Amino acid sequence: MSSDERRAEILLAAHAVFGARGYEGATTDEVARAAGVSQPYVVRLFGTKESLFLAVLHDAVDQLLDGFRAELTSADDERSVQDRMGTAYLDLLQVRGLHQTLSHAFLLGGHPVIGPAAREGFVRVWRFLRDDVGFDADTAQAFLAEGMLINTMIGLRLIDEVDEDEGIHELFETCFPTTMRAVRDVVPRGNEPW
Amino acid sequence: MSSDERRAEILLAAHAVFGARGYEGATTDEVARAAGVSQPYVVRLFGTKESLFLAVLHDAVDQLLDGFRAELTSADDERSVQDRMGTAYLDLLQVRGLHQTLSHAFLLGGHPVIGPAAREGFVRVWRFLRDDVGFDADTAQAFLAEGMLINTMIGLRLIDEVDEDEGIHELFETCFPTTMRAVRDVVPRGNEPW
DNA sequence: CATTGAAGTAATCGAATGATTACATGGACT
DNA sequence: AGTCCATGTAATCATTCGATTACTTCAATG
Repeated sequence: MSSDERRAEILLAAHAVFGARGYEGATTDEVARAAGVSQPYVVRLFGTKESLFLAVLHDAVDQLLDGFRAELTSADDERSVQDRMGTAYLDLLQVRGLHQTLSHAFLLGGHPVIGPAAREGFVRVWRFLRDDVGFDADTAQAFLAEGMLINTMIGLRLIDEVDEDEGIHELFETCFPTTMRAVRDVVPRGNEPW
Repeated sequence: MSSDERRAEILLAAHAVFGARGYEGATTDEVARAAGVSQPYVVRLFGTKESLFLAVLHDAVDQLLDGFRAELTSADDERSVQDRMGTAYLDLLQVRGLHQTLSHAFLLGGHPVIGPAAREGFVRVWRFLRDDVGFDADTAQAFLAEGMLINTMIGLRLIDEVDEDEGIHELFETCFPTTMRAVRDVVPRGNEPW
Protein backbone atom coordinates (compact mmCIF):
# COMPACT_ATOMS: atom_id res chain seq x y z
CA MET A 1 0.00 0.00 0.00
CA SER A 2 1.26 3.47 -0.80
CA SER A 3 2.14 5.71 2.10
CA ASP A 4 -0.54 8.15 1.03
CA GLU A 5 -3.23 5.50 1.23
CA ARG A 6 -1.84 4.43 4.58
CA ARG A 7 -1.91 7.99 5.79
CA ALA A 8 -5.57 8.23 4.85
CA GLU A 9 -6.38 5.05 6.76
CA ILE A 10 -4.52 6.25 9.81
CA LEU A 11 -6.31 9.58 9.62
CA LEU A 12 -9.65 7.80 9.60
CA ALA A 13 -8.70 5.69 12.60
CA ALA A 14 -7.36 8.75 14.38
CA HIS A 15 -10.72 10.51 14.09
CA ALA A 16 -12.32 7.70 16.06
CA VAL A 17 -9.59 7.43 18.68
CA PHE A 18 -9.08 11.15 19.28
CA GLY A 19 -12.84 11.60 19.29
CA ALA A 20 -13.37 8.98 21.96
CA ARG A 21 -10.42 9.84 24.21
CA GLY A 22 -9.38 13.38 23.39
CA TYR A 23 -5.95 14.59 22.44
CA GLU A 24 -4.16 13.71 25.65
CA GLY A 25 -6.11 10.55 26.37
CA ALA A 26 -5.51 9.01 22.98
CA THR A 27 -2.29 7.08 22.37
CA THR A 28 -0.43 6.68 19.13
CA ASP A 29 -0.43 2.95 19.78
CA GLU A 30 -4.20 2.86 19.91
CA VAL A 31 -4.42 4.77 16.65
CA ALA A 32 -1.91 2.37 15.14
CA ARG A 33 -3.81 -0.72 16.20
CA ALA A 34 -7.08 0.77 14.97
CA ALA A 35 -5.42 1.39 11.62
CA GLY A 36 -3.73 -2.01 11.52
CA VAL A 37 -0.14 -0.81 11.56
CA SER A 38 2.63 -0.55 14.11
CA GLN A 39 2.97 2.38 16.47
CA PRO A 40 6.36 3.56 15.17
CA TYR A 41 4.93 3.75 11.68
CA VAL A 42 2.22 6.13 12.75
CA VAL A 43 4.87 8.36 14.26
CA ARG A 44 6.99 8.14 11.14
CA LEU A 45 4.16 9.06 8.78
CA PHE A 46 2.97 12.00 10.86
CA GLY A 47 6.06 13.14 12.73
CA THR A 48 4.56 13.57 16.18
CA LYS A 49 1.30 12.89 17.94
CA GLU A 50 0.73 16.62 17.95
CA SER A 51 1.01 17.00 14.19
CA LEU A 52 -1.17 13.93 13.73
CA PHE A 53 -3.84 15.67 15.76
CA LEU A 54 -3.40 18.84 13.73
CA ALA A 55 -3.88 16.79 10.56
CA VAL A 56 -7.05 15.23 11.96
CA LEU A 57 -8.38 18.62 13.01
CA HIS A 58 -7.72 20.15 9.62
CA ASP A 59 -9.27 17.17 7.89
CA ALA A 60 -12.36 17.44 10.05
CA VAL A 61 -12.94 21.06 9.11
CA ASP A 62 -12.29 20.25 5.46
CA GLN A 63 -14.83 17.46 5.48
CA LEU A 64 -17.31 19.67 7.27
CA LEU A 65 -17.05 22.49 4.76
CA ASP A 66 -17.04 20.02 1.85
CA GLY A 67 -20.25 18.53 3.17
CA PHE A 68 -21.86 21.95 3.48
CA ARG A 69 -20.68 22.91 0.01
CA ALA A 70 -22.03 19.73 -1.56
CA GLU A 71 -25.41 20.23 0.05
CA LEU A 72 -25.44 23.87 -1.05
CA THR A 73 -24.80 23.12 -4.70
CA SER A 74 -27.17 20.18 -4.97
CA ALA A 75 -30.00 22.00 -6.67
CA ASP A 76 -33.38 20.33 -6.30
CA ASP A 77 -34.57 20.75 -2.75
CA GLU A 78 -37.36 22.86 -1.40
CA ARG A 79 -36.14 22.67 2.22
CA SER A 80 -34.66 25.68 3.94
CA VAL A 81 -30.93 26.22 3.74
CA GLN A 82 -30.78 25.77 7.50
CA ASP A 83 -32.41 22.36 7.29
CA ARG A 84 -30.10 21.27 4.53
CA MET A 85 -26.99 22.37 6.39
CA GLY A 86 -28.26 20.47 9.40
CA THR A 87 -28.61 17.36 7.29
CA ALA A 88 -25.08 17.77 5.96
CA TYR A 89 -23.84 18.07 9.53
CA LEU A 90 -25.55 14.89 10.64
CA ASP A 91 -24.40 13.00 7.55
CA LEU A 92 -20.86 13.47 8.82
CA LEU A 93 -21.70 11.23 11.76
CA GLN A 94 -20.59 8.46 9.44
CA VAL A 95 -17.04 9.62 10.00
CA ARG A 96 -16.74 8.21 13.48
CA GLY A 97 -15.34 10.65 15.98
CA LEU A 98 -15.25 13.69 13.73
CA HIS A 99 -17.66 15.80 15.76
CA GLN A 100 -16.09 14.83 19.04
CA THR A 101 -12.59 15.51 17.78
CA LEU A 102 -13.71 19.00 16.84
CA SER A 103 -15.24 19.52 20.27
CA HIS A 104 -12.07 18.31 21.95
CA ALA A 105 -9.98 20.66 19.84
CA PHE A 106 -12.28 23.54 20.69
CA LEU A 107 -11.51 23.00 24.36
CA LEU A 108 -7.76 23.24 23.87
CA GLY A 109 -7.58 26.94 23.09
CA GLY A 110 -4.84 27.36 25.68
CA HIS A 111 -2.52 24.88 23.99
CA PRO A 112 0.38 26.72 22.35
CA VAL A 113 0.13 24.80 19.07
CA ILE A 114 -3.33 23.25 18.96
CA GLY A 115 -5.00 26.39 20.28
CA PRO A 116 -4.28 28.61 17.29
CA ALA A 117 -5.15 25.80 14.88
CA ALA A 118 -8.46 25.21 16.64
CA ARG A 119 -9.34 28.90 16.56
CA GLU A 120 -8.52 29.03 12.87
CA GLY A 121 -10.74 26.02 12.20
CA PHE A 122 -13.63 27.57 14.09
CA VAL A 123 -13.26 30.85 12.22
CA ARG A 124 -13.16 28.99 8.91
CA VAL A 125 -16.52 27.44 9.73
CA TRP A 126 -17.92 30.74 10.90
CA ARG A 127 -16.82 32.56 7.76
CA PHE A 128 -18.23 29.84 5.55
CA LEU A 129 -21.61 30.02 7.21
CA ARG A 130 -21.70 33.79 6.87
CA ASP A 131 -20.08 34.30 3.47
CA ASP A 132 -20.92 31.17 1.48
CA VAL A 133 -24.10 29.86 3.06
CA GLY A 134 -25.36 33.38 3.61
CA PHE A 135 -26.54 33.06 7.21
CA ASP A 136 -27.10 36.28 9.11
CA ALA A 137 -25.47 36.63 12.52
CA ASP A 138 -28.42 35.32 14.51
CA THR A 139 -28.98 32.34 12.25
CA ALA A 140 -25.29 31.47 12.28
CA GLN A 141 -25.17 31.70 16.06
CA ALA A 142 -28.23 29.48 16.48
CA PHE A 143 -26.88 26.99 13.96
CA LEU A 144 -23.50 26.77 15.67
CA ALA A 145 -25.10 26.52 19.09
CA GLU A 146 -27.31 23.64 18.07
CA GLY A 147 -24.31 21.94 16.54
CA MET A 148 -22.43 22.21 19.81
CA LEU A 149 -25.37 20.76 21.68
CA ILE A 150 -25.51 17.85 19.25
CA ASN A 151 -21.79 17.28 19.79
CA THR A 152 -22.41 17.20 23.52
CA MET A 153 -25.12 14.59 23.25
CA ILE A 154 -22.90 12.47 21.06
CA GLY A 155 -19.94 12.85 23.38
CA LEU A 156 -22.08 11.99 26.39
CA ARG A 157 -23.33 8.85 24.65
CA LEU A 158 -26.80 9.78 25.82
CA ILE A 159 -28.17 7.49 23.17
CA ASP A 160 -27.03 4.49 25.15
CA GLU A 161 -29.38 5.43 27.94
CA VAL A 162 -32.34 6.53 25.94
CA ASP A 163 -34.03 3.14 26.00
CA GLU A 164 -33.27 2.41 29.63
CA ASP A 165 -34.05 5.61 31.48
CA GLU A 166 -37.51 7.09 31.18
CA GLY A 167 -36.33 10.61 31.95
CA ILE A 168 -33.71 10.50 29.25
CA HIS A 169 -36.24 9.11 26.85
CA GLU A 170 -38.44 12.12 27.50
CA LEU A 171 -35.48 14.45 27.07
CA PHE A 172 -34.85 13.10 23.62
CA GLU A 173 -38.42 12.79 22.49
CA THR A 174 -39.39 16.32 23.40
CA CYS A 175 -36.10 18.01 22.71
CA PHE A 176 -34.73 16.32 19.64
CA PRO A 177 -37.63 14.73 17.79
CA THR A 178 -35.89 14.81 14.42
CA THR A 179 -32.24 14.81 15.36
CA MET A 180 -32.57 11.78 17.55
CA ARG A 181 -33.19 9.20 14.86
CA ALA A 182 -30.29 10.41 12.76
CA VAL A 183 -27.91 10.34 15.68
CA ARG A 184 -28.96 7.01 17.06
CA ASP A 185 -28.58 5.32 13.70
CA VAL A 186 -24.94 6.23 13.36
CA VAL A 187 -23.39 6.87 16.74
CA PRO A 188 -21.51 3.96 18.32
CA ARG A 189 -23.49 2.01 20.87
CA GLY A 190 -22.07 0.37 23.93
CA ASN A 191 -19.17 -2.03 23.46
CA GLU A 192 -17.00 0.60 21.83
CA PRO A 193 -13.45 1.27 22.84
CA TRP A 194 -14.31 3.76 25.49
CA MET B 1 -5.71 24.12 58.06
CA SER B 2 -8.40 21.48 58.39
CA SER B 3 -8.55 18.79 55.78
CA ASP B 4 -11.99 19.96 54.75
CA GLU B 5 -10.74 23.44 54.06
CA ARG B 6 -7.81 21.97 52.18
CA ARG B 7 -10.15 19.79 50.18
CA ALA B 8 -12.12 22.86 49.17
CA GLU B 9 -8.97 24.67 48.05
CA ILE B 10 -7.83 21.70 46.03
CA LEU B 11 -11.25 21.44 44.45
CA LEU B 12 -11.06 25.06 43.38
CA ALA B 13 -7.62 24.57 41.88
CA ALA B 14 -8.76 21.40 40.19
CA HIS B 15 -11.55 23.25 38.38
CA ALA B 16 -8.95 25.46 36.73
CA VAL B 17 -6.51 22.70 35.89
CA PHE B 18 -9.04 20.17 34.61
CA GLY B 19 -10.78 22.94 32.71
CA ALA B 20 -7.63 24.01 30.94
CA ARG B 21 -6.19 20.58 30.18
CA GLY B 22 -9.02 18.08 30.38
CA TYR B 23 -9.19 14.95 32.47
CA GLU B 24 -6.32 13.10 30.84
CA GLY B 25 -4.18 16.15 30.19
CA ALA B 26 -4.28 17.41 33.75
CA THR B 27 -1.86 15.99 36.29
CA THR B 28 -2.35 15.61 39.99
CA ASP B 29 0.95 17.40 40.46
CA GLU B 30 -0.29 20.44 38.61
CA VAL B 31 -3.42 20.51 40.74
CA ALA B 32 -1.27 20.17 43.84
CA ARG B 33 1.02 23.05 42.90
CA ALA B 34 -1.95 25.21 41.99
CA ALA B 35 -3.40 24.48 45.42
CA GLY B 36 -0.09 24.94 47.21
CA VAL B 37 0.27 21.41 48.54
CA SER B 38 2.28 18.35 47.60
CA GLN B 39 1.13 15.88 44.99
CA PRO B 40 0.83 12.90 47.35
CA TYR B 41 -1.44 14.91 49.58
CA VAL B 42 -3.88 15.53 46.75
CA VAL B 43 -4.00 11.80 46.14
CA ARG B 44 -4.45 11.12 49.82
CA LEU B 45 -7.35 13.54 50.22
CA PHE B 46 -9.20 12.35 47.13
CA GLY B 47 -8.12 8.75 46.67
CA THR B 48 -7.43 8.78 42.96
CA LYS B 49 -7.25 11.27 40.13
CA GLU B 50 -10.46 9.75 38.83
CA SER B 51 -12.41 10.36 42.00
CA LEU B 52 -10.96 13.87 42.22
CA PHE B 53 -12.39 14.54 38.79
CA LEU B 54 -15.73 13.08 39.84
CA ALA B 55 -15.73 15.41 42.83
CA VAL B 56 -14.99 18.39 40.61
CA LEU B 57 -17.70 17.39 38.18
CA HIS B 58 -20.28 16.98 40.91
CA ASP B 59 -19.27 20.27 42.46
CA ALA B 60 -19.60 22.03 39.12
CA VAL B 61 -23.17 20.84 38.66
CA ASP B 62 -23.98 21.75 42.25
CA GLN B 63 -22.66 25.26 41.81
CA LEU B 64 -24.51 25.60 38.54
CA LEU B 65 -27.86 24.60 40.01
CA ASP B 66 -27.23 26.69 43.13
CA GLY B 67 -26.57 29.69 40.92
CA PHE B 68 -29.77 29.12 38.98
CA ARG B 69 -31.74 28.63 42.18
CA ALA B 70 -30.40 31.81 43.73
CA GLU B 71 -31.29 33.83 40.66
CA LEU B 72 -34.74 32.23 40.58
CA THR B 73 -35.61 33.12 44.15
CA SER B 74 -34.22 36.66 44.08
CA ALA B 75 -37.51 38.44 43.68
CA ASP B 76 -37.27 41.92 42.23
CA ASP B 77 -36.36 41.70 38.57
CA GLU B 78 -38.43 42.46 35.54
CA ARG B 79 -36.17 40.57 33.14
CA SER B 80 -37.25 37.31 31.55
CA VAL B 81 -36.42 34.08 33.32
CA GLN B 82 -34.24 33.17 30.36
CA ASP B 83 -32.19 36.32 30.71
CA ARG B 84 -31.76 35.81 34.42
CA MET B 85 -30.63 32.22 34.00
CA GLY B 86 -28.17 33.41 31.39
CA THR B 87 -26.79 35.89 33.86
CA ALA B 88 -26.44 33.22 36.50
CA TYR B 89 -24.58 31.08 34.01
CA LEU B 90 -22.13 33.82 33.16
CA ASP B 91 -21.61 34.73 36.80
CA LEU B 92 -20.10 31.30 37.26
CA LEU B 93 -17.24 32.34 35.01
CA GLN B 94 -15.68 33.54 38.24
CA VAL B 95 -15.05 29.92 39.12
CA ARG B 96 -12.19 29.46 36.72
CA GLY B 97 -12.47 26.36 34.59
CA LEU B 98 -15.93 25.31 35.69
CA HIS B 99 -17.56 25.57 32.29
CA GLN B 100 -14.67 23.92 30.52
CA THR B 101 -14.53 21.11 33.04
CA LEU B 102 -18.18 20.42 32.35
CA SER B 103 -17.56 20.43 28.62
CA HIS B 104 -14.65 18.05 29.02
CA ALA B 105 -16.75 15.73 31.13
CA PHE B 106 -19.51 15.82 28.54
CA LEU B 107 -17.08 14.47 25.95
CA LEU B 108 -16.13 11.45 28.05
CA GLY B 109 -19.40 9.57 27.78
CA GLY B 110 -17.55 6.44 26.78
CA HIS B 111 -15.48 6.34 29.96
CA PRO B 112 -16.66 3.51 32.20
CA VAL B 113 -16.74 5.62 35.36
CA ILE B 114 -16.82 9.25 34.26
CA GLY B 115 -19.33 8.58 31.49
CA PRO B 116 -22.26 7.65 33.75
CA ALA B 117 -21.45 10.50 36.13
CA ALA B 118 -21.35 12.98 33.27
CA ARG B 119 -24.68 11.77 31.92
CA GLU B 120 -26.21 12.05 35.34
CA GLY B 121 -24.92 15.60 35.69
CA PHE B 122 -26.34 16.59 32.34
CA VAL B 123 -29.71 15.10 33.18
CA ARG B 124 -29.73 16.91 36.52
CA VAL B 125 -29.33 20.21 34.70
CA TRP B 126 -31.95 19.29 32.15
CA ARG B 127 -34.47 18.30 34.80
CA PHE B 128 -33.83 21.46 36.75
CA LEU B 129 -34.44 23.65 33.72
CA ARG B 130 -37.65 21.82 32.93
CA ASP B 131 -39.08 21.20 36.39
CA ASP B 132 -37.79 24.06 38.56
CA VAL B 133 -37.16 26.86 36.11
CA GLY B 134 -40.19 25.87 34.06
CA PHE B 135 -38.69 26.02 30.59
CA ASP B 136 -40.60 24.26 27.85
CA ALA B 137 -38.71 21.81 25.66
CA ASP B 138 -37.79 24.31 22.95
CA THR B 139 -36.64 26.95 25.41
CA ALA B 140 -34.59 24.45 27.34
CA GLN B 141 -32.97 23.19 24.18
CA ALA B 142 -32.09 26.68 23.00
CA PHE B 143 -30.78 27.61 26.42
CA LEU B 144 -28.55 24.54 26.64
CA ALA B 145 -27.37 25.01 23.08
CA GLU B 146 -26.33 28.58 23.70
CA GLY B 147 -24.56 27.49 26.85
CA MET B 148 -22.58 24.93 24.91
CA LEU B 149 -21.61 27.55 22.35
CA ILE B 150 -20.46 29.85 25.13
CA ASN B 151 -18.38 27.01 26.57
CA THR B 152 -16.82 26.51 23.18
CA MET B 153 -15.82 30.14 22.84
CA ILE B 154 -14.33 30.08 26.32
CA GLY B 155 -12.46 26.86 25.64
CA LEU B 156 -11.14 28.21 22.36
CA ARG B 157 -9.93 31.38 24.11
CA LEU B 158 -11.36 33.33 21.23
CA ILE B 159 -11.26 36.38 23.45
CA ASP B 160 -7.50 36.46 23.15
CA GLU B 161 -7.80 37.09 19.44
CA VAL B 162 -10.71 39.46 19.46
CA ASP B 163 -8.57 42.57 19.53
CA GLU B 164 -6.00 41.35 17.06
CA ASP B 165 -7.98 39.76 14.26
CA GLU B 166 -10.57 41.88 12.47
CA GLY B 167 -12.62 38.87 11.40
CA ILE B 168 -12.84 37.55 14.93
CA HIS B 169 -13.76 40.99 16.15
CA GLU B 170 -16.66 41.01 13.73
CA LEU B 171 -17.67 37.51 14.84
CA PHE B 172 -17.99 38.68 18.40
CA GLU B 173 -19.59 42.02 17.77
CA THR B 174 -22.34 40.68 15.57
CA CYS B 175 -22.83 37.32 17.20
CA PHE B 176 -22.40 37.96 20.90
CA PRO B 177 -23.05 41.63 21.54
CA THR B 178 -24.06 41.10 25.15
CA THR B 179 -22.27 37.91 26.07
CA MET B 180 -18.94 39.20 24.92
CA ARG B 181 -18.37 41.77 27.59
CA ALA B 182 -19.25 39.40 30.38
CA VAL B 183 -16.97 36.71 29.07
CA ARG B 184 -14.02 38.93 28.34
CA ASP B 185 -14.10 40.43 31.79
CA VAL B 186 -13.63 37.12 33.51
CA VAL B 187 -12.00 34.60 31.21
CA PRO B 188 -8.25 34.16 31.58
CA ARG B 189 -6.24 36.12 29.05
CA GLY B 190 -2.94 35.00 27.60
CA ASN B 191 -0.15 34.03 29.99
CA GLU B 192 -2.26 31.38 31.69
CA PRO B 193 -1.02 27.91 32.33
CA TRP B 194 -2.25 26.45 29.06
C1' DC C 1 5.69 14.91 80.18
C1' DA C 2 4.05 11.30 77.22
C1' DT C 3 0.95 9.95 73.74
C1' DT C 4 -1.90 10.14 70.01
C1' DG C 5 -3.63 11.42 65.79
C1' DA C 6 -4.18 14.64 62.07
C1' DA C 7 -1.73 17.45 58.51
C1' DG C 8 1.67 17.26 55.38
C1' DT C 9 6.06 16.01 52.62
C1' DA C 10 10.32 13.62 50.44
C1' DA C 11 11.64 9.79 48.12
C1' DT C 12 10.60 6.46 45.11
C1' DC C 13 8.32 2.82 42.46
C1' DG C 14 6.06 0.83 38.40
C1' DA C 15 3.46 1.30 34.44
C1' DA C 16 2.39 3.78 30.32
C1' DT C 17 3.74 6.17 26.36
C1' DG C 18 5.97 9.06 22.59
C1' DA C 19 9.87 8.69 20.17
C1' DT C 20 14.23 6.59 18.21
C1' DT C 21 17.17 3.10 16.28
C1' DA C 22 18.25 -0.66 13.89
C1' DC C 23 16.68 -4.06 11.07
C1' DA C 24 13.68 -6.80 7.57
C1' DT C 25 11.27 -7.23 3.15
C1' DG C 26 10.37 -6.68 -1.49
C1' DG C 27 9.81 -4.43 -5.86
C1' DA C 28 12.02 -1.38 -9.66
C1' DC C 29 15.58 -0.26 -12.50
C1' DT C 30 20.09 -0.43 -14.25
C1' DA D 1 22.83 -10.09 -10.28
C1' DG D 2 23.19 -5.96 -7.67
C1' DT D 3 21.73 -1.61 -5.88
C1' DC D 4 18.24 1.50 -4.20
C1' DC D 5 14.45 3.07 -1.99
C1' DA D 6 9.90 2.74 -0.01
C1' DT D 7 7.10 0.16 3.27
C1' DG D 8 6.99 -1.58 7.57
C1' DT D 9 8.30 -3.75 12.29
C1' DA D 10 10.77 -5.33 16.79
C1' DA D 11 13.21 -3.72 20.43
C1' DT D 12 14.11 -0.30 23.37
C1' DC D 13 14.95 4.21 25.50
C1' DA D 14 13.72 8.24 28.37
C1' DT D 15 10.18 10.65 30.43
C1' DT D 16 6.09 11.37 32.75
C1' DC D 17 2.79 10.49 36.10
C1' DG D 18 -0.29 8.27 39.51
C1' DA D 19 0.32 6.00 43.49
C1' DT D 20 2.72 4.14 47.72
C1' DT D 21 5.71 4.18 51.65
C1' DA D 22 7.94 5.99 55.24
C1' DC D 23 8.81 9.83 57.42
C1' DT D 24 8.22 14.66 60.05
C1' DT D 25 5.75 18.20 62.58
C1' DC D 26 2.79 19.80 65.87
C1' DA D 27 -1.25 20.74 68.52
C1' DA D 28 -4.46 18.58 71.76
C1' DT D 29 -5.31 15.74 75.61
C1' DG D 30 -4.88 13.02 79.83
